[in-house]
Amino acid sequence: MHDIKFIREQTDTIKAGIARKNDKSDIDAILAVDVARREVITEVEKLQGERNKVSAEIAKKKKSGESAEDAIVAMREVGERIAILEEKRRNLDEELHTKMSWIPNIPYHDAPDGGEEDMVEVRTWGEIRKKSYDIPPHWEIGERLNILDLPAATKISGSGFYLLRGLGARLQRALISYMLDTHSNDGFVEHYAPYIVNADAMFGTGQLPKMEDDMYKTEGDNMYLVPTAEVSLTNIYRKQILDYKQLPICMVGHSPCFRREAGAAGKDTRGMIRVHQFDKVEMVKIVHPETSYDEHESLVAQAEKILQGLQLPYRVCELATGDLSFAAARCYDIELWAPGLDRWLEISSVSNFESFQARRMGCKFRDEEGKIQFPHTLNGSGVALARLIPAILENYLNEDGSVDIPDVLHPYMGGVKKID
RNA sequence: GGAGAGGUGGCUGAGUGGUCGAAAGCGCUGGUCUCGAAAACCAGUGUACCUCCGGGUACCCAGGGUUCGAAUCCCUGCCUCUCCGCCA
Repeated sequence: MHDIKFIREQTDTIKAGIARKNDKSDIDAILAVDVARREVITEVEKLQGERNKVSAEIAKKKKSGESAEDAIVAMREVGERIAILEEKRRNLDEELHTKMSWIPNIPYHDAPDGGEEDMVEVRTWGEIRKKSYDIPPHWEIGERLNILDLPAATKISGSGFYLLRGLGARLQRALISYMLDTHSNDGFVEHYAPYIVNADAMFGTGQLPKMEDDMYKTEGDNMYLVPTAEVSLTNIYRKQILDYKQLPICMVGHSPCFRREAGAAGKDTRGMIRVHQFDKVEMVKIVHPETSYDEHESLVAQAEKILQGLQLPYRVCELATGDLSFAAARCYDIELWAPGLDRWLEISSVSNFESFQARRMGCKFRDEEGKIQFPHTLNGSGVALARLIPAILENYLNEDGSVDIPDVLHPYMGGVKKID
């Protein structure tokens, strides 16, 4: 959410910003509602002021036994006018809020322009190991080892679900523990938070209203299954005024992520790459605005640390403005090389939302001078399991069909070093 | 799920129709005192919006309603607590 004053005073900046995101919201329509709203407010408040004054006089007269009938009759009329104007004001407030809630965040000034294909590779890490033998896609590897059973998941739930068995399930659990341990050792406080949240929380981080169709909603009580732990973790601080001394707040949590993938029918239908339920370890930071871009860099580095530990080659890319999510100002994706699929897999997305989410949430902080400001929020996957496991299967596949377990996971696997 | 009680400022807690945005205490900030600190004393201490920058308006869980006037009365929702039932 943007500050209406910002839209009013820096209209050109907003218009240019949303254009870079390929958003077609009508800013002039918002400004028109804003003008009408303020006119009504000024008028209604003038009348309320009058009513307050006269009501005090009525009280005084009644106390001294005088008749106040004239004033009461007059105020009855004023009250009716106030009621009409308040109704008008409510409607304008709602209209403004609805319109504003659809305006995306605007991109970081230096973010590359363009769409999905215009992302900029920032750096790469590790060598893509050339193998002398053919590497099949992860589902073939997993099913041959009996650690991945996609038909079973389909039978239970439908397409777009995966089922891990034996050491496959153990591997996922080991990865979760390894990641949580790594991040919490680096100062991120581990959290367990609800997986089902209300509409206010979904609005706060910016999933609502735009992503409504992409989320699972519970019948009867208007709750949503989280598409990422970002929602629960960030919203912990909704409707709160923090002290600057509390910043930065660094959190980490593991959760399942539920996504309907409504707009992705027919895309990545095989394997674990695009599924309706996957697990993810997510990091969230709430920081002082002055430090947010430094914090952004360190958050990417934190996610990279996981992949370096696992000895998996990756690249870091900065997304172009048209590919940024609704709430993001700047975003780095980390992609793993999957030799079986012969493509890069997006495994982590690390974003700076600046004050966009904080404003929607009503999360503020009192700065060094006692002034109220909005903090900046950031988050990053650290990392997504349903793509990490395929990458491990494909990168660690041996010629005999077995899969080595990355060294750092051995303690978490009860000493198991290989799946065969 | 059944029965009851209750939601007031950072906290405790008064206030049951009229100068109440809200007593008092605690906490916090600044000052006096002190070599310094504590104590004591003095002062300050919510948020948001509108503004012809003088001010004004709203907010006592949320949303409606009654009234000239609502923290106070009525309705709905949410949340918390106690007891019972159920349950990992």
